Amino acid sequence: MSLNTKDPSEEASPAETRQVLLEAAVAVFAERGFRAASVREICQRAEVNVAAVNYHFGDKESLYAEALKFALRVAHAKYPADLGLTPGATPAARLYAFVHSFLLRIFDEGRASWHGKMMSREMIEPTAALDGLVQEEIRPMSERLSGIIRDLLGRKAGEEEVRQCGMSVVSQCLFYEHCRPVITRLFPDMKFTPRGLERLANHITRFSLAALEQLARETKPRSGR
Amino acid sequence: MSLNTKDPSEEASPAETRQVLLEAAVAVFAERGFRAASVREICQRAEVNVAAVNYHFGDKESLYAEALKFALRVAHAKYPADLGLTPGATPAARLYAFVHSFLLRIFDEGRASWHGKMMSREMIEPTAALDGLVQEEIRPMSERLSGIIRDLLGRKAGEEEVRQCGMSVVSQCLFYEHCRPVITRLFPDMKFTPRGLERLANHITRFSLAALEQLARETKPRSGR
DNA sequence: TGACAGTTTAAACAGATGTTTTAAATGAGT
DNA sequence: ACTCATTTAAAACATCTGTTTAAACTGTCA
Repeated sequence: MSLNTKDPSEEASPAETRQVLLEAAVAVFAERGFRAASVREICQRAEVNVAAVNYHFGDKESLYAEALKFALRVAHAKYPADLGLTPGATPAARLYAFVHSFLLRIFDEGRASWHGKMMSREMIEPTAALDGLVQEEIRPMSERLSGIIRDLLGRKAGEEEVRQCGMSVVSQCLFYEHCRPVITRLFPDMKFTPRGLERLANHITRFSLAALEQLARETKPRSGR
Repeated sequence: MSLNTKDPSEEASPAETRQVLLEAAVAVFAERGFRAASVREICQRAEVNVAAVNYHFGDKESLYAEALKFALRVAHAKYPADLGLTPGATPAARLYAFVHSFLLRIFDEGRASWHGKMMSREMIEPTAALDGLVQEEIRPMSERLSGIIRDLLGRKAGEEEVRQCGMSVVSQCLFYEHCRPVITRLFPDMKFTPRGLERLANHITRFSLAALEQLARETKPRSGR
């Protein structure tokens, strides 16, 4: 017989141990950060032996690197970059989609928010995995955003201005990730329901569009200084 | 004789041990974070015995709380809130001062940047000290910013809109603190010299003013949807 | 000089950490 | 039934953590 001697739901098949470990690792790393997360807690949550991490991944840092990639796949599977966009969408619509999907990812209550949490910890305490992430994930996202902003500012917009405006946009999204502990203490009545996130995405888009339109008006004609 | 038996510059007077320890603690906490900072490293840098922390402060967490307060005093001493503002300054000038002092504090290369670093870690891994800081530091700063924004949006502006716009402004400043590891990798040619910081403060202020003026125009008359 | 409170010191404590070791179990191929 | 590589398991490893202990030292006052 090729069946396990025990209940199959209790004892994972050999190839699955790695995957169970990976899922547990993402959860614990997102919750506690690389350093504070202990190999023992990860293994306990995955219901495997402590030595499993070193056997399957080599060491804690390699597990972390794989967990980061896995979390990225999960998040992008649920909230793809072109979240409900028709091919010929206006720049304004594309900006809204960018902001909204960003917020949805941050405030997702399941596995999709893990990647954002890991990334924000990566900012504070960068590991060796960050360089790869910048090239494979952040730079493409930056390029896409720059494209949207160039369309909104007009062809005359300088390289530096596009870049700075891009950072002004993402910063408004990331703020709610990075400063949540302060926000909840400062404005306890703020609720991040799907409706609330739409209002938030609306504000950020409106604020940014207003700025970009005004800036486009300022730079094209040489009227106001 | 009331002189020390050794070189006075080598052996600190009793009351100074506490202060030396505090300075070393701020530096190490800012560099490594509360958890990763070890009592032993702090004491080593302060050139005092390991037990000094527990003797003078009780435990590591109390030392951290005092270090946070000390770092705040240092930062505000160098970059006060009303950084070079004349009493009758326009709202736009006050906004620029707010943004500029924020950036100067973040990118200070000495002790003044310690507080910002500690705060950004506090966001990711809040300690018991955060509640006090929100009440004594962040809420007043939020109120001041809200005042500026109310002046710019006009009296008709709603509570929520003022609050959201405030967050849009601070987020742009904090971004350069929180995401520095990514920024330096993404745009290696970006320099944060005093001149560069002025350009940055200029952009953030211009971007925000443009948005706020447009929003004030939108909400007052019931013309555009 | 002697007593005393304040402070510093070296050593040890108990606990948690990532990793390694060594042995046992497992399952497929012959 | 035996072999063999793969995988799991419990225990031990060395190191680091914050904290405590008990003795030594300090300068001051009597």
